[in-house]
Amino acid sequence: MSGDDRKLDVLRAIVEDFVATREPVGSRAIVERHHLGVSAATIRNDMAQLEEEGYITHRHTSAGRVPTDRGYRLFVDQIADLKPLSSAERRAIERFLTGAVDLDDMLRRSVRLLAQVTQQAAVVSYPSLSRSSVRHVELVHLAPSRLMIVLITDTGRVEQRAADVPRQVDVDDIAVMRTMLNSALVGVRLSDSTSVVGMLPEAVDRSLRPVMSVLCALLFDALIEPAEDRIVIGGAANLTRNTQDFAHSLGAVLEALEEQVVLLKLVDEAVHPDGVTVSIGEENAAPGLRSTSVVAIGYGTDNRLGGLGVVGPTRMDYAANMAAVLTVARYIGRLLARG
Amino acid sequence: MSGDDRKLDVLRAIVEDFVATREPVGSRAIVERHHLGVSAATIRNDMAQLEEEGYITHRHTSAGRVPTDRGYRLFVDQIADLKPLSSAERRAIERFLTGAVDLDDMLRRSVRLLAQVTQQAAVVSYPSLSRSSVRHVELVHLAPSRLMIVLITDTGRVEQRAADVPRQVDVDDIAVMRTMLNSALVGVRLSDSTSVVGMLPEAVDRSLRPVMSVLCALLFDALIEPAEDRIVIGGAANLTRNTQDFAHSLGAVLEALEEQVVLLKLVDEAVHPDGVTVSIGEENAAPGLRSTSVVAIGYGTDNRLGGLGVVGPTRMDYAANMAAVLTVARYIGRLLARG
DNA sequence: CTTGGCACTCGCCGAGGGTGAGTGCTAGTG
DNA sequence: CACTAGCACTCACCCTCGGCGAGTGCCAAG
Repeated sequence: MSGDDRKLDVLRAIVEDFVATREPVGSRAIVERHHLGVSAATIRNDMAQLEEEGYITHRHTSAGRVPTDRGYRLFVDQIADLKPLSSAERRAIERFLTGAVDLDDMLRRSVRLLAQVTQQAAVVSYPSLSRSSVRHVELVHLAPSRLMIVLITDTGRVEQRAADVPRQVDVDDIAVMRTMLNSALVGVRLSDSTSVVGMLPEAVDRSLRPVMSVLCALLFDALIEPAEDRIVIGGAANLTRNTQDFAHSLGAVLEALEEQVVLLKLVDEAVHPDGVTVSIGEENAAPGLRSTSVVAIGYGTDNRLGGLGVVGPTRMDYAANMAAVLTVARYIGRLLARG
Repeated sequence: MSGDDRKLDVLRAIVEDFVATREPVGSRAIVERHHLGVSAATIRNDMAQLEEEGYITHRHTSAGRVPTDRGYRLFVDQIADLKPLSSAERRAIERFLTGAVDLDDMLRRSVRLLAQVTQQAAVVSYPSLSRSSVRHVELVHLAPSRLMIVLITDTGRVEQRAADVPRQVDVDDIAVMRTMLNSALVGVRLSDSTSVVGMLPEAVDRSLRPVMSVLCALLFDALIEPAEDRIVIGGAANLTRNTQDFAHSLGAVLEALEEQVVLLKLVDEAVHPDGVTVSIGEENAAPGLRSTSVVAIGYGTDNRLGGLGVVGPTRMDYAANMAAVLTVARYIGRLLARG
């Protein structure tokens, strides 16, 4: 793009009108709806250049122009101010989120909220286990030789696993191990806990060692190693609103949204301190999402604890969605910090 | 229906062919694909009667017949044997479900499984809290005057709630209360625990009474009273496979599926000991589901612990879906019984 | 560099006609 | 009396065709 301001204006006009009306926009329409102070013919010349540079296309010789992924990209990169939410919206968010009774509830509420505000499908990932630290570890006696270990993090996640242990244990054994686990782990980041957990079996009475080994293996395999983080999705129904945008690939989009792995990767990519991330159309790694755009961001300390975002047609209101995503992420971060 | 066997055969043929081909079925097609031993004209007479009785319709004067909701109903009521799943399928189910590490995981796996086997959208509800009994209650110190209470049921559900308490508590206080809560509640059904919980504040030392009251309120409000049970859904993408069946109401269907309340009621209706429940089209209470059929069943003791089911077009393979739902419910029941 | 004018392209829309599947009816048959 | 064969009839579907109009690309002039 050779420094021509008006061409940028024209692109912006095309994107805005197309987003608003869903219809290809012609030179005449631009002259009428935006006062750029030039005639339709001039616009046409600019459009011809924009097309040559790959920012817009023609479906047919004689239909208006439509932005390409590349055009949206340029447009998004130009967005400076994220039209702030209305105060009514902010109040609604606050009211809705602070009513949550626990982490699960809060994340479910967030995802609904985000879906409703943006009118898109929304995704929220749980706070990453590896970046959380241990608040409490609990042992529960299920049967003479079967134990459940419950781990509670500072972000409010509660994870539990059960296993058979190689010998019967009594109440005292459990008390010993519980104390030990807690004194060793409370306050430790899960990502830093590998070595600590490894040492634990050494630290107990010989007779308890096999039992402790099983428990540590459980902790390790289930909670530390795999980083199998969870996500919540909502507002999938909103995708049908724009069904004509992704033609018949709606099925593919829904499948991608149900594929935890794909989504996790997606959200993870937004988990960095630099604010809102936008992936447009073909920029998305997941094949099912090639016809969509994803607006995502991390939340929590350094925006690194977890992520959230919305998925919608490339023809979306980027500025509004970016603002919504940002706002909700901030609220979640604040609520998590408060505990 | 005046006891005419062949008419039933004709209805069955129409349903089967329509389910298989998605196309209205004519008299000629029936003669060719099913050997009923009569001519097309005879079939036509039967069809005219079936139509008069409301079991099938005509879209246009000259297109084949299509079953009505009522026709499906009659057809379903005739189903005696639920074509059992192939042994490969049974093995797959077994393998897939027994790999689960905890309740959440098992239910998520179940729902995926059900969706995959039936090629429909699937729903599984968590084991009802009120029908579960307490396995363990745990108190966790979050801050000097903030506690978290964690409740673990015999079905593996883990629920936690946090609250500020009216005074600071120390480790000993917590130990006392923990012991008390456990001795009072372990083994008690949540639905029977109301009175027990109400008495608890009386039973502790005067100074702890206000604290205990808060905890009991938490237990009561959050866990006993509302029966706010959770559900998991999956395979929504399968709905797009049959998109032409519910025309443009796909959005409505998705919305209904996201509406926890609606779904819960739906699944709850199937929670009785009598086996598989089928709701066809207009029989469904939820408006969004009027164009779908729901095949559901309860699982667990007396089929009363929770429920699961599939949601799809009325044009579905009822026998197969009923079998799948039944089988998965049995596996879940067995796994839960085992702990 | 911009503008007005003009020829041209091509998708969309509605009308019209042919096709064929499937019906309903009626007269005939074991 | 139930079943069958034949036949006229009905419509949805498909294709074609012409008219329309939006929008373009180009050009010559300001």
